[in-house]
Amino acid sequence: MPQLTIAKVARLPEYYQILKMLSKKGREHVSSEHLAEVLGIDSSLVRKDLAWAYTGVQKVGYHIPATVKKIEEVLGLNNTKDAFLVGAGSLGQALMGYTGFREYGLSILAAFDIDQEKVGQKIGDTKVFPMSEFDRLARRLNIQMGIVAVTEDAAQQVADQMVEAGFKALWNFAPVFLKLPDDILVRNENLAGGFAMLGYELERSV
Amino acid sequence: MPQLTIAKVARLPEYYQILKMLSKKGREHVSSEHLAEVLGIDSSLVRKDLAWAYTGVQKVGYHIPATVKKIEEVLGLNNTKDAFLVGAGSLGQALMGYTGFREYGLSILAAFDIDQEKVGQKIGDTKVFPMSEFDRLARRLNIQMGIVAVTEDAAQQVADQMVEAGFKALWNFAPVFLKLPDDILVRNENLAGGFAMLGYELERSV
DNA sequence: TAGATTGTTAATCGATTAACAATC
DNA sequence: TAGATTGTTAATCGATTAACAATC
Repeated sequence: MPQLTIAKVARLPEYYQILKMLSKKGREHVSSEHLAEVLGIDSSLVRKDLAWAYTGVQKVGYHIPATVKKIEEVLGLNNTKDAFLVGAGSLGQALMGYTGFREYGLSILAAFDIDQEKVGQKIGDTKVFPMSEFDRLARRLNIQMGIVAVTEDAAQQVADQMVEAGFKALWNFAPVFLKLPDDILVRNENLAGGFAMLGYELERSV
Repeated sequence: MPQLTIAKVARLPEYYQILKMLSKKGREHVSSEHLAEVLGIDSSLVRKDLAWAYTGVQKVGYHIPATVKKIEEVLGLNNTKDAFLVGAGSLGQALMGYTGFREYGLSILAAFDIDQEKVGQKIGDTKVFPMSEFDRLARRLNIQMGIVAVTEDAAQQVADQMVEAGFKALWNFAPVFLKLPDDILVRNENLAGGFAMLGYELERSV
């Protein structure tokens, strides 16, 4: 009985991306060999990763629409998750304007900023509210996910406010390790650090 | 003889971030136990990760300034890496405006866009040039790193142009798997996918 | 000195790869 | 049918954890 492990789940968004792409091109099936090549991994690994879905057909490959659907189910990409974003600077605006989130079930319902000039602006479908409204709206809408897009100095305070308002998962773009209760999930998006890795590999490869 | 593995190197930027933070607070030393707690990993693992640096002192912990310096050396954070960015939309602008890259040795030397309205703008220290200038400038400055911050449709074409101009490493923010020669390094920043993982964990945890 | 903390060895765990029978 | 491709078992590999001697 094939099962999902953490390592597998982490690769599902990547398969999803490729499958959607192939789907757009009108492809109906894809082999583990092909997926493996695009991702630079072994085809056995692909088969193990996708075995739980039971969408593979011998001699033909994986049925793309069925596999897409299965991944959407297991990752919960259909039930839209509403999030609040704090910090409507350029990064916050980039996130608000990014249409790709919709495909992954994320909707940024509202943004917040202390800067009065930013309040009232609308980027994409998202409106910027004054920070003073944060707590009231978060509680009323029972929001669970928060996006921290403020500066380093403000991040911890914003995170505390989110926890206070009942948030359960935080997506942190500030270059800080937030101190939070153990039951709060955090994903740190350390862009600069990720870049540093690329630079490291570049130097090694020469 | 302690050595660096890929897994270790991937965690170095995280240690770096914490060490810099502690350094700012005036701390001189830190124990593996403390670092482990912040990162949510085992203290043995921290000791293994940092053993190659030989900056640990029994009974006292790791000497912060020395460890910071060692990490900077091995990740090449001192020798600044110049990069060109293509796509001066909100994401591109966010990256240009982000001051945190400097700390990791990344300098976005110039940005490029086909949109005439964006050309000439300056975000942070980075100026936006017309795409027609890309090839000439890239070759003249011998740029090796490119940041792809354009839309899905344009990404492959931009990547091809970068490879053509002699780029060796690409940081791709477009939700596409680029087809590139094997010797070109790519780092895909799949933000939406990363978010999906957080949503997955949130659902499991309830 | 006694206690704390490192570096390292050995044990465990989990993830990846290899191989192949099943089968469409 | 023959060939291609899956799902799965066994083998390998690498990373994490446990344990502890060394020592400041």
